[in-house]
Amino acid sequence: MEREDLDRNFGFLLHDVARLMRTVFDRRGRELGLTRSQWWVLTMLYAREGVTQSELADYLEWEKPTLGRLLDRLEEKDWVERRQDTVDRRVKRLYLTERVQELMRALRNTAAGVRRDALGDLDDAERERFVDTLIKIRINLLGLDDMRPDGPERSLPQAADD
Amino acid sequence: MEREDLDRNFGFLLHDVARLMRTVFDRRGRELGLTRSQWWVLTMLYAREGVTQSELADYLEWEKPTLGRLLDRLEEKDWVERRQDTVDRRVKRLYLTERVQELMRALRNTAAGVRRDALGDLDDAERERFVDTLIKIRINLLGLDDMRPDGPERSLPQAADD
DNA sequence: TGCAAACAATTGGCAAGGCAACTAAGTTGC
DNA sequence: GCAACTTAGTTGCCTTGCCAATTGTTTGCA
Repeated sequence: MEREDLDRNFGFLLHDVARLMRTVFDRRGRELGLTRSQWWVLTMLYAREGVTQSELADYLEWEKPTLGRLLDRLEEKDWVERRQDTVDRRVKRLYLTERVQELMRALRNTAAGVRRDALGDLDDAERERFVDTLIKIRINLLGLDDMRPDGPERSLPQAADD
Repeated sequence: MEREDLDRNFGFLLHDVARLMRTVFDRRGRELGLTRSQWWVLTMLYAREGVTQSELADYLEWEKPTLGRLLDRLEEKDWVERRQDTVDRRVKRLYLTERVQELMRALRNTAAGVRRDALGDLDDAERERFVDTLIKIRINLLGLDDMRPDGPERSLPQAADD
């Protein structure tokens, strides 16, 4: 019935392209021993050392268990350190270890390569338009009631610290 | 260093928007008891009843175990039936059960709602451009050497059967 | 002071998705 | 006719991601 709707299905395409990107990235980055999500956390942390887990989860718009378990693995590999906050003993603050720097340089190259290959022959204008649209869609989705199980308060910290 | 690159990071945005879509869809579709991926498989199957698991996995560009385990769950819920092929006993052919029809109607509504909300105020032209770009990127990614662990042969069946 | 509500993080359970290794069934070649 | 290769599907093990529930800890209010 809606055949063309299937081949141009926005939801499927988005889902699938994200999956393909992740797969390509993971395959190329495999020898470096970390995944796309792990690398993203390290990148965030790079500019925000000392944040708490909850702050980082909020900023990433991730669930706390998702971040927590990912941090378990990063800590296991000695790339990240959790330090108990001195005043609030519930809080754990996050720090990068020394040995993570070189890794991140390598990962940046891999990421740039994947991005380049994915975008391929697109010209700058198309790429910019695409990113603009992605940002709009992301904002639409974050604004939906579905995305806030409870209170209002949906202000991104806006990376004020660098 | 590349701060603006982070906020407009193509890979992250794609990944994140796909995740948000999935989350919204899953939350809204929860009472119907199936996920986005399950719904997509049912939709594919709708027009192609009788395909084998491998054919479907190829068409979706999924790994066979990914599809296999998803089918386990669909079969458990009695929405899909695996029938042994009569001539090649390795092969299992896939069929929808009766009770799945109404479900799919409901899911189509949910999907359309999520799509509508995600796209929000985008005009038709922007939406079309966005989908065009997604398709190009998908083709770029599928064309990478990384995506074919072995042989060449990357021809989509093109849904010749309906 | 003292207890309830809020909050930080963790744990358990599930689905999707990837890879590697395996079993079973066909196919090919000698 | 049997060994060797290929193919279809499954199983094991891993990470991401979600939700719900739990454990500590802090705070606010009576």
